[in-house]
Amino acid sequence: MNKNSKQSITIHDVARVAGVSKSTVSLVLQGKGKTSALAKEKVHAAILQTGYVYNREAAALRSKSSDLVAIVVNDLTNPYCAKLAVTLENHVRALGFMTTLVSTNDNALTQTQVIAKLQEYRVKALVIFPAINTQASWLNQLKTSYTQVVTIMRQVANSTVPCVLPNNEDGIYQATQALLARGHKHIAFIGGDAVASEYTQRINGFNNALKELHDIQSWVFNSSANRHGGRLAMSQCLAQVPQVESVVCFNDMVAYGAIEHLREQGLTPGTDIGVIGFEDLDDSQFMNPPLSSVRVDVDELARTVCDLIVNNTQEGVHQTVAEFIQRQS
Amino acid sequence: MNKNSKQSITIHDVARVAGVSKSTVSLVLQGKGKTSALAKEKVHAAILQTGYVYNREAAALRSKSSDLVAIVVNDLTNPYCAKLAVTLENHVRALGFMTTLVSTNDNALTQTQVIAKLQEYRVKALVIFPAINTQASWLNQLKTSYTQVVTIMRQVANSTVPCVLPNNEDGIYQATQALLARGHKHIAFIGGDAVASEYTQRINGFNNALKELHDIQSWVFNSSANRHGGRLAMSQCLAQVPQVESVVCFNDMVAYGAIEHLREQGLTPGTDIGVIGFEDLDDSQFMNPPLSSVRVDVDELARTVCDLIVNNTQEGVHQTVAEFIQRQS
DNA sequence: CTGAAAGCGCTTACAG
DNA sequence: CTGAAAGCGCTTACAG
Repeated sequence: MNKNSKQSITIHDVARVAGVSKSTVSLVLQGKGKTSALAKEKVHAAILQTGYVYNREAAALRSKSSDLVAIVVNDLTNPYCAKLAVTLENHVRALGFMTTLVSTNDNALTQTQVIAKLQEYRVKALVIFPAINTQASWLNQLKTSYTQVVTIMRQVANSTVPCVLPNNEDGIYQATQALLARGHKHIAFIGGDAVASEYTQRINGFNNALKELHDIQSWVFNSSANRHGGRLAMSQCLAQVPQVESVVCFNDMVAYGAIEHLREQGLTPGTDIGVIGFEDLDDSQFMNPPLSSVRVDVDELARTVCDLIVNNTQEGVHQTVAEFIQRQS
Repeated sequence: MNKNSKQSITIHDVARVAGVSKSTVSLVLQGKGKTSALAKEKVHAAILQTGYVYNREAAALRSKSSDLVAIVVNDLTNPYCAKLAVTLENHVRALGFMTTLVSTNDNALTQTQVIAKLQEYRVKALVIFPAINTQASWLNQLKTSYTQVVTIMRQVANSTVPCVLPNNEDGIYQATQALLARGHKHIAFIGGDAVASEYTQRINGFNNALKELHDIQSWVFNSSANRHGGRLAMSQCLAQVPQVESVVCFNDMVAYGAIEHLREQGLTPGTDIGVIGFEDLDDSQFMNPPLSSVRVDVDELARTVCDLIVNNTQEGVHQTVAEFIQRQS
């Protein structure tokens, strides 16, 4: 009954049953070389008959190549990050690679440990949503061990590793302009951690839009980038800036929290106070009022990452489109 | 510059630099056998000097053992599922195993494909949150290929694979009783997909509590188990059962949607209509009013799974505690 | 297209 | 504690 007691079935067994050579079995399995249709058929029949399972460990060891792509992500607990991770997984899998997903809880130390471990498994490529405080020197040196390293969503300053991220600045710029077009003069940017590169980019977009007019007053309230943070930041904002007309939120989760707080205060989002999110989560269109947000297409992001992997691109910042979606908030 | 052009560094090189035998290096690396303190020191120094990286492929191939545990999850997009996956990852990693996380989009076919692929990587154990419509025969046969298979959260009928899940029935039973204690006579259960085993268990808990009294009227409104579903189910419920006094929700996301809908209708959750969730997500305590929910401890779940792996337990349904948390909703 | 042979980087007895 | 040897299951030229 114990599977460990039985000999494992190898290509040698398959070859014997199929009546061909080990080499032929190997070639058929890899779809390489010239093998006759008859040989292929016999091999496949023998595989079925014997219950043979390909051993990638052995194959990888011998050929010194691996088809494992690791997706290392900072916070699977964030819905956008989870969606991105799943989408990346599907795209990379469609490319014919095997994926392994690992989360680091946005902790640079965990990230270092996990990736050191991954190295022992001879991972081919590494797709990283870097944890806060990731060091460029550490990141750059990864290129020595992996044939391909790509960072996503967050830029690590001074890193030479290719990076794929949405045009944060332009997205928030569009969003802020839409608020200005409503005639708002008192606008706040709420939520998010100022240490993250995506924060800097978004706040830059915010400020750039404001600069184009002269009679605008603006405020910034930081908080953690989740719903609870949004709630806190919105409440601080209302307390300190009662005249605020609209808020640009760091992301949709922050916007959800902000909206909850507004509703609890008897205010109607979109009517009393404008609210704009970032990410355009699936839920956002179903909010009441439907949440205006900056759409970041995870499929486009995933496709761009796949292109880098396929083309073995070793550098560059690759921005994807961020599109403002005007809804009723 | 190309790392493929350089010879890889093996234990042979380490042995040479350290001035010991290959065997000794191997034993030191595994922390096995008796090696002198001096030998250990020399080996570690040599590893640092050479930049040696352990090759687990080769080790696993030779020793016919693997330390890879795959966590296969149906929907990473669900916050509770994501939290559970991350927690499991951390616990299993703490046990000294390497983890790989894979999501199946709740699709039984994807699940089958992914797990077949995993087999080629000689995964040691499989922790599965089964997709809807997972076949018991398929699941049972996995025991042949993996030393350990555990299902979590969802039971597959007629499966002999060990299963870890919260006491859904008891949790909802407690929640429903709390509503009855408020004197409510018109209660609905909203949200969730009736095909899932956890749905059946929760609705059973609901009905069991109601059965104990004679003057209660109840309704059930199904929907997808997310926020949008909660919104829809709540709106249907209000339309068809205006006299409803409280709702038991399939999970917290459904409760969030329900609460949003209530607020939009000018109703106050907890005051006008009671709302109870399930899962007790981190956000729930920060809602306004704080959401009453059934707490399911992901750490306990993860610990139970780890126990099964460590003890190589091959059967049984292992229930973890579900505790009703009374808050203001 | 086949078969024999070498070798990927390890582990594991075993004799010293 | 060491060293030589065999072998895990594959891939990869190479001669036929």
